[in-house]
Amino acid sequence: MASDAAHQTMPPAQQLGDDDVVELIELLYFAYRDFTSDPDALLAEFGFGRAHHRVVHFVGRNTGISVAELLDVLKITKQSLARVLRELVERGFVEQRTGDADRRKRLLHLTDEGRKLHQRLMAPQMARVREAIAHAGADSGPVMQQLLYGLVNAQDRDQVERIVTS
Amino acid sequence: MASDAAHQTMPPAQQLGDDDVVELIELLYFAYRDFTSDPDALLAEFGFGRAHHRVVHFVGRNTGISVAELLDVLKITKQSLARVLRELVERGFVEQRTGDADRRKRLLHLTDEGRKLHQRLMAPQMARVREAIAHAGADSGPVMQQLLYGLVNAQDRDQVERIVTS
DNA sequence: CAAAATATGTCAATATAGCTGACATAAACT
DNA sequence: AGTTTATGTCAGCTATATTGACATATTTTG
Repeated sequence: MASDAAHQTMPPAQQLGDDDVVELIELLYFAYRDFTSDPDALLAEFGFGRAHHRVVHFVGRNTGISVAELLDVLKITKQSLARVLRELVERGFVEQRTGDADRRKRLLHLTDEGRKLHQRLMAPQMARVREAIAHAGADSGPVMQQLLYGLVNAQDRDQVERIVTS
Repeated sequence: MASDAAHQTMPPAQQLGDDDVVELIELLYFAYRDFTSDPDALLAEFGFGRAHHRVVHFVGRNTGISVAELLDVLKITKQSLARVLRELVERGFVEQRTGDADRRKRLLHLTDEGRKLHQRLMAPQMARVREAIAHAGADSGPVMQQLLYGLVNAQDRDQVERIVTS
């Protein structure tokens, strides 16, 4: 991509050794493991799993999202989504409303209960991210943002940006 | 261009808004998803999964590790490890050597083939981490390290540090 | 030395979260 | 009217994890 042509704009500066990079790879594994542990514990109380979490989250963040759009964000099959979505609807966390303009569409919304669950799932992760940023220096937020974008597949960055910037 | 995807700049640090933190949470999800995609594809060629990856990785990084130690690092049950380990041994990627001092122990080593696989699994992740660091500024490596430590459960940080600093 | 603890392995049953393929229905578009 | 789109559903498969029970070899301890 054209973005990689800019290698000469930044001087190589301080080169990271292989050992440092491997340490970062392992840290990413442990960090992600713990990052997901709080929601996992809460979800278990409801008999839910990570799949439910992702649906609650992205429906919560994109009120009125269609099933197809949700599948595109989650990159899973509709058969995989079906079970999870049915459980969330049956238990009153998610609501399906027939589309107004296009009545084939089932637009997804969180119920009040769903919003409450969403908040409870996010709270510990927000605290954890804030703690990490405090740990790395108060100005490390934008660096974290850049780092994470850089880890995303280059060809997906634009889509991801559209998704995450509400 | 793609490299400009993240240029919706955040307020000059110190106080991150909730929206910024939520964005980081979502980015962490997408970043980790893509971070694991290259190894996943390679593993699939061998009929292996992430479980095999983790075993190859931690055995490769801790030559002579015992089964119990490996279980402690991975935090899975021995029954879960058994199948994966058996497959890796049968197909010649991992070797079990009876402990010298304690002959109950099975000390785990990578074979030459195992080391080759380990390198092939790490290569794309190392490239991705280096790219992310370049994307976030050449001096962002140490910040990334601090951020990731900060995401780990506080009570586990010492153990994680022991594991990742070879 | 006998007994207990440890390190590992194995069998069986279960859960979850994903997958592919095939087919069905309603609504919209051409 | 016929085709495409959006969604749902049935059936069967895989991978990865779990718990519980039990087996074996070896080391440690009383």
